[in-house]
Amino acid sequence: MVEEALNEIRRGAAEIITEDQIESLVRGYYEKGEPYYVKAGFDPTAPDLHLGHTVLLQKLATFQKYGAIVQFLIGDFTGMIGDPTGKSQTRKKLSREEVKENAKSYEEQVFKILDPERTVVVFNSEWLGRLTSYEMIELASKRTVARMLERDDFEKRFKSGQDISLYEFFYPLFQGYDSVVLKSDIEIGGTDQKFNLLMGRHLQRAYGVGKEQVVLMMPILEGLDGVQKMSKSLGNFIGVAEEPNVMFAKLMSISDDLMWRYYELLSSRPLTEIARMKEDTASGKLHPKRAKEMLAEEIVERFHDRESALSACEEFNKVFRQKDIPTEMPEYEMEGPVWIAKALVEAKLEPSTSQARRDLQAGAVRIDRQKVSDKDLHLEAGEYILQVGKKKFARVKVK
RNA sequence: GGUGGGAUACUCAAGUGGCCAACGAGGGCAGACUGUAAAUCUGCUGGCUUUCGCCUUCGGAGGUUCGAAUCCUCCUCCCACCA
Repeated sequence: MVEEALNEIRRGAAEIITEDQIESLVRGYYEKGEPYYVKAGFDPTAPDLHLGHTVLLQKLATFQKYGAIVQFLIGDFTGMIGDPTGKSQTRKKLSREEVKENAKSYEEQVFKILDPERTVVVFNSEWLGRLTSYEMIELASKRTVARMLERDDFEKRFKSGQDISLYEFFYPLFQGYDSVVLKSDIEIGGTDQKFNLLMGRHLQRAYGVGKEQVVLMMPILEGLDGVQKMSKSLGNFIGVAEEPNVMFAKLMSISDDLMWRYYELLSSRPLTEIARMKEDTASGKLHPKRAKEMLAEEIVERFHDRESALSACEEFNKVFRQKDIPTEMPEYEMEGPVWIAKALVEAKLEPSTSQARRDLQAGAVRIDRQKVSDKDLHLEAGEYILQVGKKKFARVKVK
């Protein structure tokens, strides 16, 4: 029983420090019914969850299955500082109301995966907002500048002459301090969080909490491009609240290599089954496209339902394989006669007439499936289906 | 506090008075090929009711000049060394 739990907990993890500790926590639960606490921090500014977040959430759900209480930490205080992992940009301050609203929207999305009965939602402004300057200095005294500069990100920026704000040093300190206050037994995060996660271990020791949290790191899920991490700002994400058809199409657009990565981190199929599928595609028994469809169906079903997953698959094949027109598309009305470039902008298919002009030149624009290259074309009254590239469609009524 | 270096489009990075809407690379978009893949090849990559034209852009504000990303002044920010 304990062995099975450990296997599931280990699945997909990039690194665990240390596994022995997890074993004794899980054992404690099975033998004495003692729960333990698993912490994970989330940014209050981005309540639109994407698949990258769900890698972590599913791991949390696994822990819940094996006795853990999840400390779902909303970093409303640290969020104001801004995580130095990215570019240093000042974040706008969120009001209490905004934070509350974002938290609510988190809960709606998160409890599709997590068990609400075994989850505590906490805000770190509760304790970080009350630190006195004396306490902050005490916190700062627990770590040296040299150790801070060990963080990969800081080191690179320091050496290459990029700026590092002094306050950025506080981010890992605060994140670690959260673990001191919450007395977490385990903290999970992405591999890019290693430094911050280990800080929790260090500070728990420095403050004499009586335990040192286990650190479990999940690999970062690559975005649709297969290279950079999935993130909203890079635009290479699949949101959990996205339409079934959109979600399906996005999943189908990933490369075959990336597909196996997604299988490992997102699918709930057993690892052995995935290995067999991989073999079958290599030997030609299973077409890679079919394997990808199965993945897309599973994911869409998780956030919507079986029926929309299947119809999304059908729609996808209709539009892209048979090059047919989607059953649904946005509709616009406009006054005629209207210049084609202008019409494309009004139908939100193009950001500017200059861009529209370029795409016309490139032969990317179609009206009723017919390629258009006349840049001066005007649409007279009637109904048209406008298309730019393979993915963007709109139905336009010209009066 | 002192001395020196730096800030260019989504990112990196050329450009040191007109040939600059600004070289090049990455990224992005589109076309061909496909399995809507990936890889590869090709084109495009500030905006404008229309483009052999006009407008806005090179940290910010002024100035010199027929003309400034380029020169001058002040300001803001960053980096290095010294203190």
